[in-house]
Amino acid sequence: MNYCSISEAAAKFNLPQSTLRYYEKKGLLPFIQRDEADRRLFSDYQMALFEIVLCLKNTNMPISSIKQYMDWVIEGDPTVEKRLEMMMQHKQTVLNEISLMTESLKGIDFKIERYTKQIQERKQDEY
Amino acid sequence: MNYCSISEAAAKFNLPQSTLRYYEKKGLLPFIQRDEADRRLFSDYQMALFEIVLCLKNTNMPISSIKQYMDWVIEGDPTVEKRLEMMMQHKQTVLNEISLMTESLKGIDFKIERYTKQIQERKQDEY
DNA sequence: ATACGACTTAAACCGAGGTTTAAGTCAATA
DNA sequence: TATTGACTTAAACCTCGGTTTAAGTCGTAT
Repeated sequence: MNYCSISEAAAKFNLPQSTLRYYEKKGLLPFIQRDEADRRLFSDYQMALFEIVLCLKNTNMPISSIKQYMDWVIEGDPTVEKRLEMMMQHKQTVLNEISLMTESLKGIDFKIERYTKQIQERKQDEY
Repeated sequence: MNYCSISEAAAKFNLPQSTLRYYEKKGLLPFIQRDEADRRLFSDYQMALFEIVLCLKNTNMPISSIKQYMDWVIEGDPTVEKRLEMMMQHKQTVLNEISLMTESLKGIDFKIERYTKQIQERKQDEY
């Protein structure tokens, strides 16, 4: 299998090494192997697992919930239902978040329009 | 003019009173009047101003930037360009954030599909 | 042999965004 | 007149999500 060091993994995900160590400690990155000198070895499987961790992180799932999810991943088959429910619930949360942001953007667009007009009018007054 | 107390304002925005006090202290809610007993009076103008503060908050603008914006609002006309630029810049930030979330939702949908199939298959195996 | 660079750990530290507490003031009601 | 309830303040406290620090261990190149 293909392994990479913490510096390579950090580079790939564009995160500081300290963050990877922190995530491992918090239980978000299970099964990390070590070499004889106790250095972390990130396998392809790790990297794949980390993709989903990032999806959850990017959608603002709290670290404690991501850990819960990973714990269920580790437990395997018997937790598939729980994971499905969690993902569906989270999806809904994210959709709500997106729609709140989209809604709030309207207020911002309104300001953009107002300010743009104001500047336009000021320019006209110059003549 | 129409004024309301902190408890009414808090109820209207569905926020704890402590948060309103905190925002005022941070400079997000300027010009709050007081009555003879030093109690806050939120005018209609306050409430309107607060709408935009909420739009910014809902789109994750940091408090320090919202304060900057409000400072410019207070300064008035000479800062219209700065406010316009800030709003346009912020809009772009929000759009990027939304598209990152939307992109990440794909990873989550993928899991939902996988888990759903797995559960389906397990049910079939029961016969 | 030694010096350097990449790694390790535990623990301390940090900023953001509030929330909670403690002590006090006021107005209306019993 | 005493009590209650709504408000006030400053300061302490809290959680979250990391980041930084300090001290130590390797493996390799000089």
